[in-house]
Amino acid sequence: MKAHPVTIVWFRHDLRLDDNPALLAAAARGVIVPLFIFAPAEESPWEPGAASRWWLHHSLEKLAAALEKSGTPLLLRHGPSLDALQKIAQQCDATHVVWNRRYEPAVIKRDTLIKQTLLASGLICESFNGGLLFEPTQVATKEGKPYQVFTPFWRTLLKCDEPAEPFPKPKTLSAPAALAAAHKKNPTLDALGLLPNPDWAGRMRSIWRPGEVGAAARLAAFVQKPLFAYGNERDRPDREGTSSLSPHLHFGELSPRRIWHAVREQVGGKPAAQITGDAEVYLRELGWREFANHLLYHFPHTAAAPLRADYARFPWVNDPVGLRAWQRGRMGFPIVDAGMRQLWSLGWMHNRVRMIVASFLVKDLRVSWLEGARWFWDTLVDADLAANTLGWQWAAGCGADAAPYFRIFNPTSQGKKFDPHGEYVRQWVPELTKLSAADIHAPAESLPQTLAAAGIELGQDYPEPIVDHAVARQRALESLKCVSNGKRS
DNA sequence: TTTTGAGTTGTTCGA
DNA sequence: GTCGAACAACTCAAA
Repeated sequence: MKAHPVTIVWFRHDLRLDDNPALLAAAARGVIVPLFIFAPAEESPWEPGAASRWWLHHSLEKLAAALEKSGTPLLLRHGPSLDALQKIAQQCDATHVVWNRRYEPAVIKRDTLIKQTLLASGLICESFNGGLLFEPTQVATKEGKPYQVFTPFWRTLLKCDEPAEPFPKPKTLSAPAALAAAHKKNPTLDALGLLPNPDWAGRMRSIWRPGEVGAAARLAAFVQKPLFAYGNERDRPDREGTSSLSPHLHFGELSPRRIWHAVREQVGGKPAAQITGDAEVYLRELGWREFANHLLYHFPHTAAAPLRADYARFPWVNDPVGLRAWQRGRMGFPIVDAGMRQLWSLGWMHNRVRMIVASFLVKDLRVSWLEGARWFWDTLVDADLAANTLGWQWAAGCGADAAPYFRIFNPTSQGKKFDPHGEYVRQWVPELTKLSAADIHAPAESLPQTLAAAGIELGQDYPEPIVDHAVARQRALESLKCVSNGKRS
């Protein structure tokens, strides 16, 4: 090895300085060359969507500023990743390359190849776990197999040692002389073309604060108060009862270990297995994130195909008009339309409403879950392949749980139950503002004079329901019967 | 190997 | 209005 080690820190979905094992290892060894490579084609067919790219732009901006301040400016390059890594290694005379692992099938494949090639060329490569509480292989059944049901997965996870304590930020960072010259060759951030044109991100800017500082602030605010009412409030789309940490987690602006231990500390530092109530409900959500990654890792085909193979027989309907209306929030079911419009506007949708709109697309319209997954992928700032796949397959009933097939959400009763005053609907479907809480979730069932008084002509100001839910429900049950009948024959 | 208990998030119907 | 039962059958995980 050369006398002075120079380590390339390849940033990916770990856009932070705090609790960053790859960065810390590099800094401990000597000088570092921080690098981000934009190579969307390498993640095909799940290249980052429009909302994700918007987030990524701002997150990179923040990371670059933080690194600049530390005297180690961030290098920015276009893919292919291997070419960029080799070139930078040569220019900066690097001896090591480090990164924190990602677990999407296409990325694993790419990283494996890159690692082999770099090793063969004499570079030392090290990868770290910076994105999960445990590696996807660490939690396994007694037979050593992957879990396919959440609850036993979670019990086993809790029996493991606590996830490692988060690492601090490196105290100091220093760069090799060659970094300055390489940095001069950076394209501008704008040149990556991540920002939308025309600019539709106005509402997103108003509520999100991408970057490590924004993530830490959001976590601090969450564990201060909403955490202690999480169990019930998380189901209320009209309130701010969720953590809203998902986009920060996806881009690694915040580590799950940092969240885990912040929650534990907030309830007195007990072992996680002894935590009950609201904090436990929230920790379970981190457990679901782990489970989603566990599943995608062990069943990599599920991003595109159902985990339960018999569902390949489900008679999905090709309905571009219905799909389009769903995407635009014009279904005539207020809670569904509100959710879809919130998504379009903020790049985010409340979790309870995600389940409702997903059930509606998949069960009422019988449009394939993959169409829904693709739309979410493009529009969510927190679009995450593992979570998106799990969520959609769960909604479609073809995923990793044997939930009863007859679980079909009723959009009207869900609306009444979880948005009891209609405030969520009023916020996102302003044409219904004047309807009372009693009428707002089912305008088509309201009396003509009620609608008239609210200034609504159905079909004109607000759509007629696209389906009769009771009929659509029966149709879905029939179609689902095909799946199990087909199996028996 | 076989058996057994259990499985995120629901809806509808009828007493 | 409230409450419990029915809605099927299957797969998973562990004993």
